Amino acid sequence: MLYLKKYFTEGLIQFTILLSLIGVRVDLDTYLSNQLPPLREIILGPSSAYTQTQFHNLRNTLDGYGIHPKSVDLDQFFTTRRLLNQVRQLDRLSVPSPELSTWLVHCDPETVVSAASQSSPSITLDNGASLEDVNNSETPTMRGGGGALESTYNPSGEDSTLGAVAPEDSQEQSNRDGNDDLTKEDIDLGAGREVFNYSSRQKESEAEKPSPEEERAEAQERWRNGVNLQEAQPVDGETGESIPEQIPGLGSQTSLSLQECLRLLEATFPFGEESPEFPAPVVTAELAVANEEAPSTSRGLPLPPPLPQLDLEQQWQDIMAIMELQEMEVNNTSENSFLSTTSNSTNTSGSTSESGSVGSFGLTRSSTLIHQDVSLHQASLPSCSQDFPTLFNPEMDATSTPRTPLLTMSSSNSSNVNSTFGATNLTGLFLPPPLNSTNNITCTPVLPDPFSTLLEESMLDEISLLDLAMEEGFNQAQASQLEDELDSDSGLSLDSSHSPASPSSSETSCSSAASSSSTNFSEEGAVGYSTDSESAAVEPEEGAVGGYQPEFNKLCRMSYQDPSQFHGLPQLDNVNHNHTYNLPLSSSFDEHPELPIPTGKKMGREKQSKLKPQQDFLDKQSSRDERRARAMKIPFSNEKIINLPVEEFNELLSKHHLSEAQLALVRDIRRRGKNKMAAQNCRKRKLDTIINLEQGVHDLRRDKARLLKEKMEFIRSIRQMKQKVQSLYQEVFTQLRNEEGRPYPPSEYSLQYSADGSVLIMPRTMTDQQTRKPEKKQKDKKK
DNA sequence: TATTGCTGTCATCAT
DNA sequence: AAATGATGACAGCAA
Repeated sequence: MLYLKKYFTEGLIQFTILLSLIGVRVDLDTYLSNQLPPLREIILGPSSAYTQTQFHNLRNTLDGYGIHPKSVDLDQFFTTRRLLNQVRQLDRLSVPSPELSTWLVHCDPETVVSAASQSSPSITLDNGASLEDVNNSETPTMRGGGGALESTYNPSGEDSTLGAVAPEDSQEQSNRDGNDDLTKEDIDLGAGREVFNYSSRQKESEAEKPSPEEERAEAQERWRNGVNLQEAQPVDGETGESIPEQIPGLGSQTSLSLQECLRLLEATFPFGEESPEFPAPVVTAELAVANEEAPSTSRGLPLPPPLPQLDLEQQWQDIMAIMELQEMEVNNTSENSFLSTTSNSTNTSGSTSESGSVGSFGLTRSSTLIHQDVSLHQASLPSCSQDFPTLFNPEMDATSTPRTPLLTMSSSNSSNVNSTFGATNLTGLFLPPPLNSTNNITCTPVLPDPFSTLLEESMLDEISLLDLAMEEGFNQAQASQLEDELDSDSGLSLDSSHSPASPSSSETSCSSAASSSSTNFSEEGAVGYSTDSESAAVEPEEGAVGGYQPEFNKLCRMSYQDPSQFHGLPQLDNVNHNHTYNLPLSSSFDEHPELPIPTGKKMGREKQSKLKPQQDFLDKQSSRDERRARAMKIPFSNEKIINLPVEEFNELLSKHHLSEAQLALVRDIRRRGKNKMAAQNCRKRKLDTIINLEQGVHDLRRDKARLLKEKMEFIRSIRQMKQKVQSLYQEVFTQLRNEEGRPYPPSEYSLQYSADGSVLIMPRTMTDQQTRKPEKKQKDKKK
């Protein structure tokens, strides 16, 4: 008794309440036996985290130790889930809020008392009644695992299943699995709406207070009978299996479990009146309401038909789709850890989800679901809260009420719950897969919430992006304009269209011009040095001589002229052969390498060579060096002087005995000629460089505009996602109710998401503290 | 007539 | 060291 009392004092009552709510049956005998299943620690890891909260301790003892570690059947999980679903459905049916409202179990004496008084009965009931009978009856189904679970999964049949669940056989099986421990806890955590069933409670309270064992037996019977009676659920009296189809409502089982729990608790140790430790149970207004209404709900209110569930499912799926959750892995892990045997995906998912429902509420399904789950979980202990990391802090102000215990909305670890919930769970979106299945425990650990982190990061990113955009003064319109602006934006104003030497035009023209110029040049040279044949090839325009075409000339000049080209040209060789350069005029003509027209000049020169006026004209057209060369009577053309390779040039000089002045002039001509070409090339390069730079700037601006557009799109999408998350958060939070049926003040509470998919409602003050611990605890648990 | 662009030339540096 | 290329600066020329 002392041991039990100790646990109870620690919050067993609270825990039991939760269990009763969930419909989980606690085997007192096993509990008393204090047998610790190895699996528990293995799976759950060191109980430190759990032990921290009395609630957990109680729970642990009940589930893992007191009861066969595996006593908790998968069915229970499923039943839990079903119950939750039913509750949700009820909620959707506009069931009065009090019933749905969450119950906060405090370690504080007052709170505990109230909670204990309310819940304790149910616990006893569950433990005693359901355990054995149900176990026996249900065992076969349980082994089936999936099958049993499924049957339980049915909303209608849930109640029966609940009662039936937790059969000893099932426990054994669960022991085999080893995962059941977790499931038990999950179940424990999960609170069923049945808890609120007032009638059941009253009955329970009225019930005798026999020894725990007696209580159990009674509870079992009662459970069977009571279930049948109250719920009118078709339950196999002996097996305790519920016939889903026949069972109309959830509440029956729940009520039973509550009653039994109450009885058991009372029998175990009279709290309230008798025991000073346990003050008389205080029923909150909500509770009272719930009690009154509960019967109607459980009995009177028809459980939502499968369709509603479908609706819920649909909603959930919608949410899922929206959120694009990818937590399946997490759920799977949790499921695997908890439920070693997964009959089939369907069964597992459904069953697990239910089982986990106790402590956790499924955000995944719908906001409604969440709400109810939350209510169930409110009974979390502060200690647990410590474990929880502050996962998610909504926009609400961080004004925390220290005294208020942490409200855990965490979904129980049950694999099913996790699977369903987790998958759908908001956290799933942001949360990475849970580190380990053990985390699933309600109070569990708490991994740093990636969700919150993600949100924060996303927010920060968005902010930064927005800031960036703002800094850049960029908006989409501007972005779109950027590209347009790009063309006009070049500071260089080297617009190709405008610039005479536009890259394309200049290039092509230059290249062509280059070739042409070279050709021309050779021709010129030919002209200068050869009298004809080659020149004849070019159409001569005498007028051309005077008809200097600056543009063309310019183009030619702009072209790169590689002297080597000239040198290599066979034409030049031929030209070289013509030594007509003696003629001053010819030289003068030859001196115009740049002029394309020179060919015309040639022809003109030949024909008009004897016309002085034209010679003067030609002299005018010739360059200074040409004139100088003519004046100095240089025997060869400037072209040769300039373009011949050094060796040939030297050879040429050597052939001709030139005076010093002539040599100097020739060298100057060569130097200036080369420098001229170099200057041309240089200028062209400059121009090309500028053009390339301009193009680069254009491209960069275009890229920038594109990137900015993309950025804006991303920002928009991020904003939308944030809004969705916020709306979901708000929806969930607003639906939460404390024991008084009042919504939690956003300034004082916030929802926290844990890695295992559970959602807790925590005082804001605790958030910071808890956030620091999670890693530690996880490590501990893993150990 | 002043401005502007083109071109040639010079000076200089680098190769 | 000479030859040559590159380039800035300057000047002349033409529009």
